[in-house]
Amino acid sequence: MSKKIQKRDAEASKALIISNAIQLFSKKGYASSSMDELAKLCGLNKAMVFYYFKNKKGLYEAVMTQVLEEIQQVVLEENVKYTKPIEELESFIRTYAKYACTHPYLPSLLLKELSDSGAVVPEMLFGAMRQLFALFSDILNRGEEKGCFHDTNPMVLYFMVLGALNLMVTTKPLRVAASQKEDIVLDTCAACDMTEIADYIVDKMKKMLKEPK
Amino acid sequence: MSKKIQKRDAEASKALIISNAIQLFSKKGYASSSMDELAKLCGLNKAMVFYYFKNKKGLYEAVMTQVLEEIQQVVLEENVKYTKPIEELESFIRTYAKYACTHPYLPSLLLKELSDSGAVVPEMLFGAMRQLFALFSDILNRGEEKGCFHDTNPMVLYFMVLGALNLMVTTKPLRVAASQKEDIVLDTCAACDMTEIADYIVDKMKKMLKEPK
DNA sequence: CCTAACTAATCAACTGGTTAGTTAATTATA
DNA sequence: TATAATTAACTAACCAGTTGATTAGTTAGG
Repeated sequence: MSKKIQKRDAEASKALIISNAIQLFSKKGYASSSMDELAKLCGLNKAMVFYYFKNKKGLYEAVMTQVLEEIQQVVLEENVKYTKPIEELESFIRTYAKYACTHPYLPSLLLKELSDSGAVVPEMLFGAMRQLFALFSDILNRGEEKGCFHDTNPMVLYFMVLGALNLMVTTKPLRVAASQKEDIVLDTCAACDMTEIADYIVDKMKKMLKEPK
Repeated sequence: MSKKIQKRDAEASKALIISNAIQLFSKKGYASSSMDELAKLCGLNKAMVFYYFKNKKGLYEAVMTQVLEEIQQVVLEENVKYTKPIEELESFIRTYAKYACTHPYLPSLLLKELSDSGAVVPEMLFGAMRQLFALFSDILNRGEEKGCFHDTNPMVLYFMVLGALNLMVTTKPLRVAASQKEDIVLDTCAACDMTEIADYIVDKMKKMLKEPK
């Protein structure tokens, strides 16, 4: 039996709050996001936010958990299609890039949190991010064992890839604005789309890992 | 004539406010930094902040300008010692890494601002960052003309380098905490120091740019 | 099948505390 | 003494979180 449309639906209200909170937190940051504004965006009473999520931090944790679990699931799901480390690495980068581009709140939330060592939710941040980095790390380690990768430092390489991809997404408006008034000499890659950028990074990663130290 | 110690010294008060504001903004972010707390940190009356910087945003702009101009000056000063693009690139990375490590408020402030396309001060951000990126871009372009670099995309490479370096600084406490409870398999590079990391990135950059596409 | 009792979801109005920013008076210095 | 620097006290808006009442669905008993 399909769920009939109800005036009162706890799950729907909860999901509505989270989905608006994702937008608000990613746009304004944790401190500047007002629960009054959020309630107005949802068309619900502010007390509902506290009824379902206890407090602001609780809501934020729920938001971060959902967002991080989603990207992890997408990347992991794509990863199982490949067996060779090189292909897995390619898949990782391309899948993340595509998702980050179509869900720009992810780079925004992630960079905000990482720029402060998890100021709001330090205890759960690395836990929630562990899986994704663990996969990346594992791909590189297996590649090194098999002899197709050389001199890998997973943590640094992870931040090179994620740093570049995330920053290319979050700075897009800034780069477009700059390209319009800036001298033509300085190319801010304003016209590049994320697929090209992913291609470029994949190519450079291969070159980085090909030869031994 | 040396400046004698005065009870009232506008320049000294201004500098005191900026220096405390750098710490506060980098630690708590723009929205969570209170001007009452700042005044207390400085041992000055809160009205002085508004007397010298008009409003909170004005102070923040002054902070960002000073911080960005300082790193630019340091990198540019070091750059003039070299002539070959490869050496210049090495110098850029090593100098930035060293400065970021000894002045960790820089990565924090920069990532916070870039994670939001300059939410607080968009109009001045790219202007203030232009010089640094212009130098990086110029090094790569000259290298390509001379034939020592190949297939360069300055914007993406810039974010790969700065993204990795800045994230390695800001996530340090998180990575150290993770290494203590995490399984041993997952290496978060908690013991690495920034000099090693800079060496690693320099080496990888050379490999990336060596061969043509 | 109807209704009374119960539970879960929703709301308006409030509270105590904090915030950026102002003002008018006061002090030090050149 | 004129002016620049400094202060205490204030305001108006905002914010996270609470409370007590109310409504909509659900269930059980007659």
